[in-house]
Formats: sequence, structure tokens, C-alpha cells
Amino acid sequence: MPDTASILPELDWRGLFADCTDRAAVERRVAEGPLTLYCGFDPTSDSLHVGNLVPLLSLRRFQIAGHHPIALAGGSTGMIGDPSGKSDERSLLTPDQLAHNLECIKPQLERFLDFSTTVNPARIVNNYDWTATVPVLDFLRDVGKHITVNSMVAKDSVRARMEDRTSGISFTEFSYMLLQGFDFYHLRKTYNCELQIGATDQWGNITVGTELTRKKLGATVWGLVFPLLEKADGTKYGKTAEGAVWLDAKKTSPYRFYQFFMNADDADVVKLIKMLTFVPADVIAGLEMFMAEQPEARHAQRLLAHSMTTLVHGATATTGAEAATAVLFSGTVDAIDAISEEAFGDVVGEVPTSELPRARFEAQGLPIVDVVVHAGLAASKSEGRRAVETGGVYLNNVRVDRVNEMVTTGDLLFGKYVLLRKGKRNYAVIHAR
RNA sequence: GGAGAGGUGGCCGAGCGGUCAAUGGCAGCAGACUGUAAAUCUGCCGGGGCAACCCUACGUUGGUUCAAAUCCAACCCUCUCCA
Repeated sequence: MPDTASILPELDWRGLFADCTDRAAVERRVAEGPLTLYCGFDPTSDSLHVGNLVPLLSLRRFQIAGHHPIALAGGSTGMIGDPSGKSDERSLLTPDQLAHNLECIKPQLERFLDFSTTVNPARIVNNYDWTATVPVLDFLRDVGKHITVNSMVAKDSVRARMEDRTSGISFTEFSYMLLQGFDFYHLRKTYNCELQIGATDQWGNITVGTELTRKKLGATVWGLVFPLLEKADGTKYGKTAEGAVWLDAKKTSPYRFYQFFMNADDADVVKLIKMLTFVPADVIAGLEMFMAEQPEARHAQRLLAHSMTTLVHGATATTGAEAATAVLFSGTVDAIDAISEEAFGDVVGEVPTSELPRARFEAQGLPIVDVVVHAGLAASKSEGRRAVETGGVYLNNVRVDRVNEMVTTGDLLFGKYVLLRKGKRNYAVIHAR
């Protein structure tokens, strides 16, 4: 039997506890046995991203501790748009987009929870199912009447937007918290759900739910929030220049996903392992000691990248990403020369790979700049030329020092591959066929 | 509906008839130093061209002018105050 009370200490040491509506009460409650909790995920995109993992994995942590998790897909809340943490009014998604996003996100939610256990199986629900048919008048009378605008206006998410004169907040987004509060009430009534979890930016939305549930059902429910995933410098974690790091392999390849974590700052990596993985405390403690002695070994980053990629993409994909990493970052030109065609074949497909007809490399060949652009390492020829001029482009791991260098059949590895690199870690392969 | 302010490159923000592809900051990219780290320093940072140079861009559409992001007109949008 899992120890249902262990969840709070677990959240504590992992740095996942930020605040709770009544910590003492929740401690007593989990000591008594399993409770049902939920966390919502709005279908704002066709994939979840790294930032969603903290709440999603937290649901899983609760489940491991014996509790009953509910993952809520925000079919209706997604139609409105959560103003929390957003500085601008967002444009509404079309019903088609939402339906599509919902279909994409559901399997992702399912991947991290256990639906097959008979003891405390996870549930997945869609709030569209219980809000879509509620008449406006009923909603205004049964929900709106319980919550004062005074309290709504006081919420950080709203106040921030009211103070920002340039964007303001629409009534639509203003009412978002009522909808989410209604969810909590509904889940309490239907599934006896007693706890809602989320990131700190959800605090305002969660407390509307606890208040509404108390007023309508006379029942006490709680909210528990964890810190936002931030880097040591206070900026949001999980973003790259290209945007979010997605869980969908089609949007962020396993190799890129792996590399993203591999590049975590020393200052962040231990925190990330705690918050994002299931690696136990003693292993992390050992890792920290090792890190202090040999930071250059990047063991912590390696473990983080390995754990995350395995969690999200599975063992096979992780092996592929690791193999490609080992080959590409082995350092020397010799390593590339020494590699077998089979091993290099593993790299192809892991890093961004594009194709060109072999004939293009024959005779005088192709200008290096064109090849760089084709490989996607530069957005335009100007950019590609600049990259070469600054010495940032490597052909088969050898720096290219002439802008007008031509790539010919003689440069093809194994007679069919061109390995390109921009900077230290941006690789691409071109397959000549 | 009335009065005022404003819409500039990924973002913030200067410019207010030619010297503006547009100061500066942030973000980004590359180089040096490193550990595929951080910090720091240097360079780059609309597109095409080897280059001279050409094209596209300062909300939209027209106009004035040898010449406009800069002036004029209409329109669209945002914000503030008033009704």
C-alpha cells in the first residue's frame, strides 16, 4: 500500500510546493487515505510543452502516492482563454482548431498517467461536457451570483491587465475564472474531487473554485500550487529562440528535445531534475557531489536529458538521441573520420536531415552557402554567407574559410552524406541521392 | 458621438523632408575563452548580388515634392478622457 501522506514531503524536497489554501488540513486529509485531485490543461496548441510537465507529472506523483488523479482537458475553458500570466488579450481559437488540439493533447495526457491500475486509475475528463449546455442565464444565476466582481478584480491576473492601459482585458477573459471555478465545483460534486493543483499563476482561478464549492455545496476543497519553472536568472524555462519545447516528436524531435536538456545551465540542472523527473533523492544527492567535483563531465545534464527523453519519447528514441550526441559531440575530426557507416546512419534522421539530388554535387559542385541554406541552418543566403564569413560553418567538422567554397562529390561521407555544423552545436545532414 | 494621444524592424523604443535599411536597449546568431555551462569581450543582426548596386520595408490607400518613416487627405486599428 502506498503511503498517501508521503506526497507532501515529496513535493517539498522536490521544490514543488509553493503554496496551499490550507496546508495543515491537506496534511491531515492525505494522512487519512487517498483523495481525488485534478489539474486542467487547456488545448491552446496541438501539443503540450515542457512547461506543462510540472503539473502533469505532479498528478502522476500523487497517483504513485495512491491518490486518484483527474486530468482535465479544457474544451470549454480553451474557448475562452486564460488571462493568467498573459500580458495581452489573446485571439480566440476556432472550434475546429480546438477540436484538433484536444485530439492531439489527450493522448499526451494519457501517456503520463496510469489508467490500467484497478486501485486508483486516472481519469481524463473534458469540461466541455458539463459546461457547453449550461444556459447563460443559469450560469449567471447559479455561478456568477456567488462571486463578487470585487474579488475578481483583485486577482493578480486581472489587476495586471487592468493596470496595463495598452491592452486591457475583455469580459470574455475576465469570466475565465468563473468557468474554471465551476469545473472544480462540478468535479467535487461528481467525483468528490477535493484538491486542485496547478502552477502559481493558477492560484486566483483555483481559489474561485474553492469559494464556489464552499458556497454551493458547503464543502471544503483545497488548492495547491507549485512554483513556475524558472531558470536561475528568473526567466521562463522551456523556451528556445524557436519557441516552446514541445512534447510532440513531430514538433520537437527527440534529438532536439534531448539536446535542450543537455544544455541546461549548471545553476538550474539539479532543480530541473527534482521538478521534472522521478529520480530519487539519494541519487540526486550523489549527483550533486559528483557535479561539484567535475562539472565539466555534465553528468547531471546527461541524466536530466536521458530521463526526460525516456519519459516523453521512450527508450528507443532516447538511445537514438544519445547515439547521435555521442557521435557529433565526440569532439575531433578524427572521430568523424573513424566512424562507421552504420553508426553514421544512426545520426542521419536524428539531426535535421534534408535531401538533394546527387547530381548537384557533381562537376563543380554546389556553393557552400546554398548548402547551408538548404540544410536549414540559415534562413537566407545573406545569413548563410555571414555565418561562413564569421567562421561559424563546418563541413564534415572542418571549418569552412572561404565563402565561395564548393561542395562536391569528394566531400560526401560514404558517398552520400554531408555533415554540416553551424556554431558548436547546430548540426544538419544532407543526404545526396 | 465629442476631445486628445498613438500605430516604426522578433520585442521595447528613437527619428519627424534628404546624410535612414532607419540611434539605442533586449532577444537572437557567430567568434574568442570554456565543460555542448555561466559570466565576459568582439563581430553580425530585411532580402538579392563577388561587387558597384538593386529590391522590399516605418498601420492602409492616395497626394504634395527632384526627394517622405518624416508634410497633406481619407480610411483602418489601439489607448485615455468626456457624452
